[in-house]
Amino acid sequence: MAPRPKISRKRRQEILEAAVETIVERGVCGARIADVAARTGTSAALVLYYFESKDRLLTEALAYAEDRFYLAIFGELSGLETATDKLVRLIELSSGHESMAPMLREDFALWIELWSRALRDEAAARKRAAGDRRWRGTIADIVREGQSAGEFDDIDVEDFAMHLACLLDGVAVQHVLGDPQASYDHARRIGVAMASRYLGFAVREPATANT
Amino acid sequence: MAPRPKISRKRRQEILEAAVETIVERGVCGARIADVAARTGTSAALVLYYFESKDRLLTEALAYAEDRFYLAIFGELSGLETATDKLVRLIELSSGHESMAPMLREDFALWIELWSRALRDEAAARKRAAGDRRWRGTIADIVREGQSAGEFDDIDVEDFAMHLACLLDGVAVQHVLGDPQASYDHARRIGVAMASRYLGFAVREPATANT
DNA sequence: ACTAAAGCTGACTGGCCATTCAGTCGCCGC
DNA sequence: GCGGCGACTGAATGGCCAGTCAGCTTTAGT
Repeated sequence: MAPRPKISRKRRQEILEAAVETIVERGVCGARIADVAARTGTSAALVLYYFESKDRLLTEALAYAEDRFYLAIFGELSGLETATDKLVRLIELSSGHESMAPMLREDFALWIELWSRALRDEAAARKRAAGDRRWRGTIADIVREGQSAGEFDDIDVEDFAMHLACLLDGVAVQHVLGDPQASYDHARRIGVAMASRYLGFAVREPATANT
Repeated sequence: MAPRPKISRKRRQEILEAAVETIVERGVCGARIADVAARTGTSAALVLYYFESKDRLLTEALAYAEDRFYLAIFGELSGLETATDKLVRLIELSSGHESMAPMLREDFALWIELWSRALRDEAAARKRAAGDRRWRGTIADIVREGQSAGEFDDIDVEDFAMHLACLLDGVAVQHVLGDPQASYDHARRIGVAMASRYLGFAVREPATANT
C-alpha cells in the first residue's frame, strides 16, 4: 500500500547514471549495454530487465542528464536576490564555470549527443523540445522579473530568451569541442555582453574560479 | 605523366556524395557501407577499395559536406557589393533561407553529426576546428571590410566573429531540430538584429523566399 | 516455515555488418 | 595477342552485441 521506496527505484537510477557515464565516455553510438552493466556491477540482462531496450535506455539516460543539469542550475539560481545576478549566474554556469561539478560540465557533450539523437528519434526529439522550452521559459521568467524590478529595459522577452538560449548553445558547442578561443572567460564575456547590451544593465566584474 | 583525369577521382566523389546522403538519411551511427554502395550502384567492397575503412569514409564525407556548404555560401557572398549586404546574406543563408539548394539545407543536420563525431574522433575534431576557423575568418573579413568602408562601427572584430558564429550555430540547432519557434524569419531577425546592434548599421527589409 | 513474486544471472542465439579474398573483366601499351 | 594492371565484384569470415530464456536467489507477506 504505502509506496515504499522500492529497491527498483534506486536500481533504475543507478543504471541511468551508469548509462550517462557510458555515453559520456563512448558516445551514444559506441555505448554498449555491457558497459552500463559493468559500471553498475551487474549483468547486461538486468539492464534490459529495467529498460526494455537499449534505445529506451539511452533516450531516458539523455533526458535524465538534461533534467539533472537543469535542476542543478535552477537550484543555484533560486538562492540569488536580483534578476541581474540570476541572469549573469545562468550565463556563467552554462558557459562552463569552474565552480560546476565536473559531472555537470560533462553534460555539455551530452547536449550534442541528444541533438544528434533527436534528429532521428521521435522520443528524444520530444524530450529535447520540452527541455528547451523549459530552459527558455526560465530565462524569460528572469527577464520579466528584472523588468518588473526596473533592472532591465522593456524589450521583447520571448525574443530575447530565444536569442540568449541560442547563443549559449552555440557557445557550449565551441566550449565542449575544445576550441581554445572559447575559454570560459571568453564565453562568459560574450554572453554577459549580449545580455547587458540588450537589457541595459551594467556589467560587473566576472566571478572567477573558486574551489 | 599528364595527370589524366583518373576515373577514380570521379568515383571517389560519387561515393563521398552518396555517403553524405546516407548520413543525412540514417545518421552517422546508422549509416552502413552497403547503403553507400547501393546509392552509387556498386558493391560494398568497392567503397572500401576507395576508402580504407568506414571510419575514414564517414569522416571524409562530413568534411566534404562542410566544405561544399562553405564554398556555396562563400560563392554567393562574393557577388555582393557592400559588407552590410554580405553580412546580412551570410546570416540569411546560415539561418536556412529558402533560396538555398535543398541539399545544402540538409547540411545543418550534418553539423550536429560532425560535432558528435568530433567529440571522440581526432580527425573529425581537427577538421571541424579548421572549418570553424575559416568560417569565423570569413565573418571577420567582412566586418573589417565594412569598417574600412565606414559601414560598421569600430568594435573588436574577433570577438564579434566568435559571437556571431556561436549565435548562428545555436540558431541552426533550433532550426534543424524543427523548433517551430525558430522559423527562418525568427532566426534571421535574431541574427540581423544582433549584427546591426553591435555594428551600428540600419536593418532593412528581409529578403523573402523566392523561386 | 511456505510461497510467490521480484530481483537477478550465465549461457545462448540470431542477425548484422565491416572487412577480406580470390578472383573476373576490360583496357592499354607493346 | 599478350601481359599486366586498375577497377570491380560475390561470396565468405569473423566478431560483436542486443535481446531471450530457463532457472537461481532473496525478500516479504501470511
